[in-house]
Amino acid sequence: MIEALQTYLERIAPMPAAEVELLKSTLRPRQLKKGEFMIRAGEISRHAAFVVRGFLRAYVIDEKGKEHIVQFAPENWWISESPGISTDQRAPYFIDALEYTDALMIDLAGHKTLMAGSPVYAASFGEGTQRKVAAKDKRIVQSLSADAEERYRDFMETYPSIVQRVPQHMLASYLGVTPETLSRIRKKATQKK
Amino acid sequence: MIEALQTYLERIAPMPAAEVELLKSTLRPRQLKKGEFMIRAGEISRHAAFVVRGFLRAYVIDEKGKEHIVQFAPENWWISESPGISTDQRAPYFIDALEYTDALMIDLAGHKTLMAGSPVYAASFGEGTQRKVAAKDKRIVQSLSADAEERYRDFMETYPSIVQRVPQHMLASYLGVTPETLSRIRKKATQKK
DNA sequence: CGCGACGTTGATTTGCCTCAACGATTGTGG
DNA sequence: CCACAATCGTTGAGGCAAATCAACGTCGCG
Repeated sequence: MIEALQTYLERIAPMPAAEVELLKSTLRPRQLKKGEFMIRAGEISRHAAFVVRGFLRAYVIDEKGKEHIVQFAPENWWISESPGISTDQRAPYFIDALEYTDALMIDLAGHKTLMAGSPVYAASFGEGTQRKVAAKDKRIVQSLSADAEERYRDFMETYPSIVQRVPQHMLASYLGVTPETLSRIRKKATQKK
Repeated sequence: MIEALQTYLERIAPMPAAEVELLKSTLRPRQLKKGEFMIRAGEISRHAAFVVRGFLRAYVIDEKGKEHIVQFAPENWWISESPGISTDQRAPYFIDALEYTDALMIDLAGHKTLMAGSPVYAASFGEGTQRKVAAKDKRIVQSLSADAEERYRDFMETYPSIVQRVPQHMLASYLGVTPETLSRIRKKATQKK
């Protein structure tokens, strides 16, 4: 299990044995069945998870009761209950499994331990955060400038593998359109081809 | 000049004199007149700026030629040409001054120096990044779930001081509506009162 | 002073939502 | 193992929020 994370981290730099040991002692494996929750919004806890196998998603429910998917997390992605592991107390997101999933869990204390004790982890975290911010900026600009069809096409190009694995209505939720609209967009797209 | 940044950083922890010295040697003051550009999208460089006095904004221009404001930066805010100071080469954003501005500039090398040599800077940067991610997530969810009026009201509540200082059409650009729509929303709002 | 930038208001269009109905697929219990 | 329910995607009709297009007043600045 840990090996998958180690491989991921070593895209930055090789990890000395001591760091790998620290990693092992800090992360806790967890399995989730399809549909099972990792965390519910409002629960007090502070975890992040690295997906070794399977597929997780994070979403919020707004005041109108509507679901909005914030992030998908297939293999080799980190996902967390809040934007980054930070100091707040309550999880703003729901996270559940779309498929059977093997994940590695880390809590706030563990995160701090690794930030202090594992340079490779710290570097990877920093880089990952930068990438995350860039992706979010892109999504913001797109939600302002692009119509539904353009957003769909861009998602297809950027994350083709995710499109395959996700039910269409969840993709619609991520893109910010209704399932009906996405269905019509896809119809149009196939006709053109 | 530096004092403003020092005060900002010391919200985390007091800075030893050596760290303050490092700060001084790394940051370069710069003045921008109203309307002047700090950076244009596409230029090769990698800077961030801390606004001591004045007001900056970052924006993109999409394929349709439309402007979208990504961030406003009044006093005591950091702003950068790309999401975080990272490793890419080209600035995706335009940054210019809405008012006469005193800023402190830092480049990628300086950032790395401080990350390594100033624990307080590093801690502040990490915390700031977390906050930034949280704010962006909120903006994403809002663009998906709230209509124009709700987004306007929320902005008013969250950043009342910014509303005062920004031309209305720029606020519209940030919120993702046309100036006409924002004008109508404001009219309605004043009538209700 | 005169021009351009900015905000306002009106008329029209449009992209997307809502509501509704219906097949196909999945899975669940009798 | 079949029957029925639930979930999911599709299609159609109608409505609404916001964009577009257009015209006009006002203010500030060169």
